[in-house]
Amino acid sequence: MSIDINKRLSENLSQVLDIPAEKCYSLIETPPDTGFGDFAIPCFAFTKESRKNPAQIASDFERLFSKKAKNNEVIQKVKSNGPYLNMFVNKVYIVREVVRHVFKSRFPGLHGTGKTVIIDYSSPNIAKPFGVGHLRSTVIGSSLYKIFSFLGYKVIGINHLGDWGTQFGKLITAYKRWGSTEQLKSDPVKYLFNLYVRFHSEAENTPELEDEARSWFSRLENNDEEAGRLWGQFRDLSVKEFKKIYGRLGVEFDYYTGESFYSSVLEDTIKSMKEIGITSESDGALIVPLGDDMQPALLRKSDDATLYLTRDIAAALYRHRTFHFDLALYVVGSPQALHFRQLFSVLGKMGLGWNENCHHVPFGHVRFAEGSMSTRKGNIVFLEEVLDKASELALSIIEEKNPGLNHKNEVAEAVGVSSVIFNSLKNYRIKDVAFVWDEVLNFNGETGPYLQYTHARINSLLKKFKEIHGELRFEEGLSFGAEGYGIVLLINNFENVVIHASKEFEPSIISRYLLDLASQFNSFYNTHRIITDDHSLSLSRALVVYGVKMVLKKGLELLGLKAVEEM
RNA sequence: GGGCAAUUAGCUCAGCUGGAUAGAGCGCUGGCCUCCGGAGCCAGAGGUCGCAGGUUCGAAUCCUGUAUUGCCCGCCA
Repeated sequence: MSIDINKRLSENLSQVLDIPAEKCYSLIETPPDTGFGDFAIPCFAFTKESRKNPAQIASDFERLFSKKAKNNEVIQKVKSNGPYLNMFVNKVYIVREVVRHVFKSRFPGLHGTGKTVIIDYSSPNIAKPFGVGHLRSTVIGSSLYKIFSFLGYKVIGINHLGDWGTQFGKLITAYKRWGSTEQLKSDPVKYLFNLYVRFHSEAENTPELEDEARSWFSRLENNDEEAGRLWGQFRDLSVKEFKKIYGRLGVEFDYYTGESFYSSVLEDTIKSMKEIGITSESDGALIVPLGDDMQPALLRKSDDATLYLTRDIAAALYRHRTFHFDLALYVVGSPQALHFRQLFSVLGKMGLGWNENCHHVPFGHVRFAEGSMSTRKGNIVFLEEVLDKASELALSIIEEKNPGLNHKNEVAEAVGVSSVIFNSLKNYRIKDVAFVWDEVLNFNGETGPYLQYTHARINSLLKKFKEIHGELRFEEGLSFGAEGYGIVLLINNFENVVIHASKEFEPSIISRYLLDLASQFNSFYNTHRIITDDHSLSLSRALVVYGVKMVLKKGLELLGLKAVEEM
């Protein structure tokens, strides 16, 4: 849905200056200051063949262009400035061409046609509350899901629940000792969480609890009836709670196949790895040695219990067999970087080849000013609480600024939740996030509500436009002006931005772009009237604004934010 | 001790993969609605891009070293 401006420029230049269009194309850049020009070509790259200094080349180009190219449709004039050849383009032409294109085309998204990508995200542990720490994996993964879908990929989202492992031995132990059915039913996740915390504090003085826990997990792995029943109960109650949160966040999954899903195939997986001959015994445990520069991968503990890694190997094999993916993304915190290097390395050692297509998508963890969060110590902020607070704050702001608004509660929820999501997607994902209430609940500046506000304002603006000037449509001969040029360049760049985000697995690239777009629009809006008595002028500006709205709406959607019509 | 990552304004961060005078937001100071939504806009103050070398026409960006911080380093996930 974009026009290739650089291509038009480079073809023009190549004809007039007799240089290869491809070379020109790759050199085109934007000057740091608009006073220099709209586009520029640094001439360093031409020094080798012409054996002249770049400033000389630039001024030769300028002279040649001025002599040969009269009345060029795109490039109005060129001017050399030291080693740079600066171009001044016909801005009205570009505004018109982009608007024409945006208005007539839809978002095609053919970039990833025929390719399948699976994304493993959110993946909370059962029986642990959904904290703000889980938010990042959830919203980053969900956004990547939407980004790849937009580009035409077939996407499969998997919630790899942490529903297996010795922690369930711990939970069963705690529940058997101190638990009650009534309390479990009333607030399952918080109750299980309290049991989990209590287990760890009591185990410090009573070490035999650990043995009891290991024994319960062993019974679970051996299909013990009681262990299985309790486990099933914990899992069902937790998943139900998680789905409530996912509903609020607008996050969905194709599969909830957690670690337990693979428990039945673990033996076969281990067996086939033994047959390939990459395993060995060490201190009673089964490992895969990975060379001198990496710790060996532990497949089975000395007590025969399997590990996280074992289950991830089984999961990877299953997923490739089932979905034949071209790309597999694991949206998991950066502390687990080694785990994934080991996983991919083991897959490589198995001779599978497709391990190259597996990527860990790491992100920084959430920290409080007081220190890092630990589930075991019970030091955690519940996501639900954060969403509630944000939603309440949004409602109070609506009461103050727009008390007549319809569906206040729904809008407040959309704005509050979006604010929290955006706060998590605004910056490069590898950065650690300091959790500061004032920042999460700030709706001014670089925030989700700012983007939503801009969208809502455009929406009402276009509504008003229709009342006065009728339906929006592209007409030849409209009086486009150069004032929309900056905005139009951004609009035209949207698809490239999304592609860039997909290559880097980085939603924040879109966040930054949208902030830039909204800011440019707001500035434009403050200096130019859109709706005037002049029909042609109004329509041409409204079409530019319409482009902003389309891109803003789609961009918000890709991040998982709701583009409300009014707020 | 080994490995991975980060380091840019008081705070939180961008900087288009090597280009011209390093940019935003928050906070602070001062302006802007007889006019399309002030959750907005404009302006000001605020910088030795952690430090030291190297690569070349040119480095916040690439390489090496170093400091600081965070995370990881077989029987948790």
